[in-house]
Amino acid sequence: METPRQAFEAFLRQKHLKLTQPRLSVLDTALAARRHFEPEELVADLRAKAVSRATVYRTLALLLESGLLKEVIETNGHRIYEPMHGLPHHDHLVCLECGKIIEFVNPRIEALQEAVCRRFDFRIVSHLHQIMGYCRKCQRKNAVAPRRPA
Amino acid sequence: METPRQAFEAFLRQKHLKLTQPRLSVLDTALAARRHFEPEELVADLRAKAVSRATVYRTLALLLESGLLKEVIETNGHRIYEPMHGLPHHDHLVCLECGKIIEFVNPRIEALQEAVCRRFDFRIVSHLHQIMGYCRKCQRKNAVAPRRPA
DNA sequence: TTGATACTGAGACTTAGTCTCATATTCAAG
DNA sequence: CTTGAATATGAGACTAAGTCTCAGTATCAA
Repeated sequence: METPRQAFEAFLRQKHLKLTQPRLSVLDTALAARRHFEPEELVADLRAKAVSRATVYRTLALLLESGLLKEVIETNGHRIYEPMHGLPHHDHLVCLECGKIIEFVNPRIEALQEAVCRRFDFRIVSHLHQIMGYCRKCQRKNAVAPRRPA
Repeated sequence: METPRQAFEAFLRQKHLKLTQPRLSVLDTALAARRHFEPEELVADLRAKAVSRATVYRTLALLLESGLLKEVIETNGHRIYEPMHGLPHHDHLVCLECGKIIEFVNPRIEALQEAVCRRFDFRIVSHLHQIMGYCRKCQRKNAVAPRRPA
């Protein structure tokens, strides 16, 4: 099976782009990163390897375009990405208090979604399905120590 | 039935906040706006009425909190809001080419979503469900004049 | 009417991201 | 190997969207 690195090489070659050291650093770091990350975290991680902010963002765009990475959440002006390798398609629950992200898979939702697109003659490229609320732990916390009244 | 203005007044009173002229201007403009808008459009519209950017954003937060407005889409770092009055809950298809927004209602998706939350013991507050792709018109346009090869 | 409380605009500040440009790397052809 | 045209790079200027501060102003309950 094709490794992410091989896939990236193929993608670059096919677009007549070059396989450079900074690009490889971004690839490695992005795929090794904790499962969900924001661009600026990547920028911070890569400063150690002397990769500039500009290059991180430029490479991020390539990884997105090549399908190795996916933007999965966007809240409050923050974009969150995750590597595509391995896991089946899924969506996310986002805890508004602790930021925890829970992944869930639901083929029936996907199927209904596709039916909607067919109905509108809409060619789907991607989708963002995120549910915001409070995870079990934070619900409990709030029950014990509710925000004190103004 | 309660008008948006009455709802807003009640909301403010209950929080010991004041009903001011700038706030009313923001309310009116936000509700009268084209169905979907970005904060900066509101800022521009309200400059004529001498309402500052800071006040627009501050009031936007209140309108969101009071439920009169809802954030419905977030793409590319742009937040899009819409007034809540009138329409039943719905989600959105967003055309990546022309920016067109199509609304769709699908109770079965909503039901499945709630089931997911129950399974994870997650207290849902809101959700963002947007499908990105190409609308009928833009698909046709691209078929006629495809992007020329590099 | 009044004064405590809350609100306001101006503009400084922040954060995330993009752009430019002079210099450095890559890689296909020789 | 070399080489050189094409592409990539880092530094840092720039932008856009939003937040914050603060001195002066408006609101509203008593």
